[in-house]
Amino acid sequence: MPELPEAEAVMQRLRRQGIGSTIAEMHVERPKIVAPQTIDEVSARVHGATITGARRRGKQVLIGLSNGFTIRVHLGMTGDLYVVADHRLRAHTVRAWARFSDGRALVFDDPRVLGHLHVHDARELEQAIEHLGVEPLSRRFTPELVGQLAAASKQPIKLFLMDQTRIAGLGNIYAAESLWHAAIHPARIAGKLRTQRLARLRTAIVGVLTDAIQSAFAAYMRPGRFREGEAFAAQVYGRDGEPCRRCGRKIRRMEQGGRSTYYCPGCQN
DNA sequence: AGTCACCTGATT
DNA sequence: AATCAGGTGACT
Repeated sequence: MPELPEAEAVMQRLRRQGIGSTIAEMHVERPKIVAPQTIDEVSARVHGATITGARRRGKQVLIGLSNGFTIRVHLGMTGDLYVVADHRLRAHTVRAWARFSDGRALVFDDPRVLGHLHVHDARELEQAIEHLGVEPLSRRFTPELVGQLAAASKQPIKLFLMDQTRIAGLGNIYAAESLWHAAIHPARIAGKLRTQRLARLRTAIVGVLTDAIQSAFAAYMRPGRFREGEAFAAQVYGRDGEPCRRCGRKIRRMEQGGRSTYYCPGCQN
């Protein structure tokens, strides 16, 4: 699930459910999740600490602790982070969990084991996230900056959008959706796009992410009760062969960087 | 700059 | 049984 909007929803939910809770005990089922740190190291760093806050950087969730350490979770492709009433009821795909002193537990559920969980002091944290590019929902994300970043790139625009070192948080779905909204073909070279079109793309990104966050909240805040119509309404993603909602042409699927890209051959050019 | 391996689960 | 998956990083 997790691109920026899903990470945001996970983070907000954690703020509600986890702040003030004290970690009594940490368990890691898969060492790979915490590598290159060790299970012992991670456990020792969170033991006895209270959760003081949560924030997000790109697709990553950062959990602040009372002892100065920060838990950094990258949700990977299938990760989810949530609080359960009792760790013994956890799903079999839970790869790590922190039992709270009140009996509840924060679990890192990641079926595909492509996510990561690390615990850092301030210096390490800074190092771990310094490579990330601009937050697309921040004031720094101006048309001028997008223009600068794109001008320096020879990549296809879709891959450019997914490059976390330039803009942090877009993945396969929302990159494709943003390009549809801006009516830009995913294979266009970023550095060749005109200022006007990049400005349109910037606006599309902000709009798509904002909408997706709303949908993600609806889906994540109410565990178990998912209502039809609350899911993000994709215009192109996964709609191969279906009609474009703008021009009616059939949405097509192509491959870029080994991933599926969906676009409308009629109005994205 | 582009391909592939990393893992497992859900779906065809 | 085979294919596909919303992400990275390590490799040509």
